[in-house]
This record gives sequence, C-alpha cells and structure tokens, in this order.
Amino acid sequence: MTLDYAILGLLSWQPFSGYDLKKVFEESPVYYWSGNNNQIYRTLLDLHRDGLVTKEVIPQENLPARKVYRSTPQGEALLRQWVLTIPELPQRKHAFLLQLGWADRLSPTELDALLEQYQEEMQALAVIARARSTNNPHQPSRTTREALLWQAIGTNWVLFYENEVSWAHDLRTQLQSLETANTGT
Amino acid sequence: MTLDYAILGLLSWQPFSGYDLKKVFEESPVYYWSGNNNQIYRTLLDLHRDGLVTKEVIPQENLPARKVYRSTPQGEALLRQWVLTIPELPQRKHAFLLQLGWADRLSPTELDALLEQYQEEMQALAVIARARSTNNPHQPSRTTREALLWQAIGTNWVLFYENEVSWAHDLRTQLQSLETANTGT
DNA sequence: CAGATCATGTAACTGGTTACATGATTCA
DNA sequence: TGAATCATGTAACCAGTTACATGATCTG
Repeated sequence: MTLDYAILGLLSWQPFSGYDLKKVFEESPVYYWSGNNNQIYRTLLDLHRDGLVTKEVIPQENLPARKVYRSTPQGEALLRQWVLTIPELPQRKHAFLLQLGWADRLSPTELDALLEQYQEEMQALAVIARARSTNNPHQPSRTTREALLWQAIGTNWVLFYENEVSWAHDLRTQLQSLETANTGT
Repeated sequence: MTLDYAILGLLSWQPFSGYDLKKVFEESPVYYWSGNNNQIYRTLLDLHRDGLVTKEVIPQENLPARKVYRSTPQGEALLRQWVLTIPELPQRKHAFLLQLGWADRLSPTELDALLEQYQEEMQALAVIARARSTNNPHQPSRTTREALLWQAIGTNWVLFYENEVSWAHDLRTQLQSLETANTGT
C-alpha cells in the first residue's frame, strides 16, 4: 500500500495531526483517497509503533487533545528508500468505457447525451485541476526543483482530464458523421 | 460495483463459462481486474440467483463440468438500464506521482533514471495497447457503430499511456535545463 | 518429469468506504 | 435552532487480491 508512504511524505515535510491529514486528503486531488478517518488514524498508530514518526500530545481545553506527528530519521530513511523504488504503474478504473462497450443498444441521441455529459464533467474537472495546480497550500516548494516537481504533478492531472475531453469530443464527431452517412443514403 | 455489469455485458454478447471469463479478464486491458476466480465465480452465482443469467451444465469426461451462462431478458433489461446511467468518473491510482512529490531528496541522476524508467514502461504499454486495440477477439462488432465504440475504447487506453509518455519526457527536459542552468553559472 | 491447460471452487487477508459516537464552540 | 468546525476514534461492511485445493490431460 501507499497510504503509509503518502502520510510519511507529508510528515517529512511538516508536522500534522490526524485531523490535519484528513483535510489534506479531502482537499488535494493528488491524494486521491476519500479523506476517511479510519485508515488515517490507524496508519498513524502503525507508523508510531514502528518508530517512523513521533507523537506529541497537545492538550486543549474542552476539546480532544491534538496529537501531532513528526517523522523520525528512520522515517526519513524509509521514505528515501521508497522514493527510489521502481515506479508503480498507474491504475485506472474506467467504468464508463465498459458502459460504452455495450452502448450500441442506445439510440444516437441517448448515446450522444451520455458522451456529452461525460465530456462536460471531464472539462469541469480539468478546470478545477488547473486552478488547484497553481495555488495549492498542500505542496512544498523548498527548492526550485521541488516546486517544479509538484507543478508537474498538477499538470499530469490536468492533462489526464483534458485528454478525456478531447477523446470524448472526437468520438462524438465520429459518431455524428456515421449517423449522417447512414441517413443521408 | 461494476464487475457484475462487466460480466452481464459479456454474457449479453456471447455465452461464457467462469473459466472463459477469467481468461477474458486476464487478456483484455479494458477489463482491468486481475482475472481472479473468487469474484468471478461468486458474481456468476449471484447473477444466476437473481435470474439475470441462465446456467447450463455441460458434463465432461475426466474434467469438471463446464457451466455456461447466458443472459436473460431481465439481464438485458438491467444492462440497458445501467448503460443509460450517468457516467462514472474515471479513477486513477497514481502512486508514482506521490513518489515524485518527495523525490527532491534524490540526486539529478537518480531522479532522471526514475523518470526514464517510467517513460519507457509507459511507452511499452502504449505499444501493447495499440496492438491490442486493432486485433482483439474479446470485443463485439455486430454493427459499424459497435465496432467504432470498441475502437474508441482501445484508443482511450492508447492515449492514456501516450499522454504519460510525453508528460514524463517534458518533465525530464525541464529538469535537465534546470540542472544546466544551475551548474552553468 | 515439470509445467501448462482445462475447469471448478474456497479461505484468508488487505485495502478502502460509510456510517456511527462524543462533545464543546462558533456562525447564520 | 440547525449546521459547521475542531478533534478524536470505532464498527461494520464491501471490493479485491493471493493463495490454496482437486485432478486429468497435454506439451516440452
């Protein structure tokens, strides 16, 4: 799994509490996980048990104590080791493609409506991704190189969505010309 | 979940046994799942229990009986309903991007090696995807339109990988020019 | 003789999601 | 008054993977 490394990375940059992390996961598209408590709190316990992070308990009046985690040298070492690891292949779960595969039973109008909706959703996500890649507080830029890297990560998401947009657009025009070819005869 | 619809789709096209389906999932990149028995056999039982498919048991000498499934009118109706459903957003699990986010602790050589490897892997997958999109027995083409749709599905995968290739390439040249800018001063 | 292919299936586990629980404080 | 924010955590569940088990037959 990668959630532990994702958290370890963030903690190697800044101290965070579980609650903070949850918000990072919710707000940043790079951290694709559904900001869900369960895993975050449990991984923090694991990381702490393994000596990869330290835990500082900060009591608060009338609120549960904040537990702030920081990475240790062992954590840093493990992180560096992971970063050098051979790259994992990106995985896509593209249910819509399967849906399309059996969409020949739809009328031309129904099919185009489906694709139009998809195209618009992807367009919207591209816009959001572009906006967020420019101003995102959840990414470090301690050096020019690090800023460039995070810039590239943002760009990757933008390109991904834009790719889908133009693909959907192309398919729609292809379908349309096929339609006119059929009726025009 | 979508595995049930994926199977229902295939069965609406051709009769398949669990074993057949397993191979389809293994061989086709569109059906991203790891051709794993457990889920396939269990979904088939579920689909049959719900009257969406029929089961025909074909005894064989010295081999376990083949159980061949076919979709029923109810299955076809449910499939059509699903196909009309609002498109699900594609999900990416891109661990490598996270890895990159913390890769500023690597030397320029280490970092470039990582990206080079990624680029090559994506290039290889693009080639495979392109080859498979042209000759794939696991996709129906009962009409021109259906053939076009499956063609588009294949193209989507190719574009996805090619997109990653050019992204990685761009990033590498950016990093390199940053390097020479630094050392050149 | 070892390993692949045909064909079924089950057990155990990991990863991830949703929903629940507590309880004070602030804001509309 | 109802919802959001701060901050912790647990329970129950679903999806998906790996590995195991059987046993004949074919291929290198």
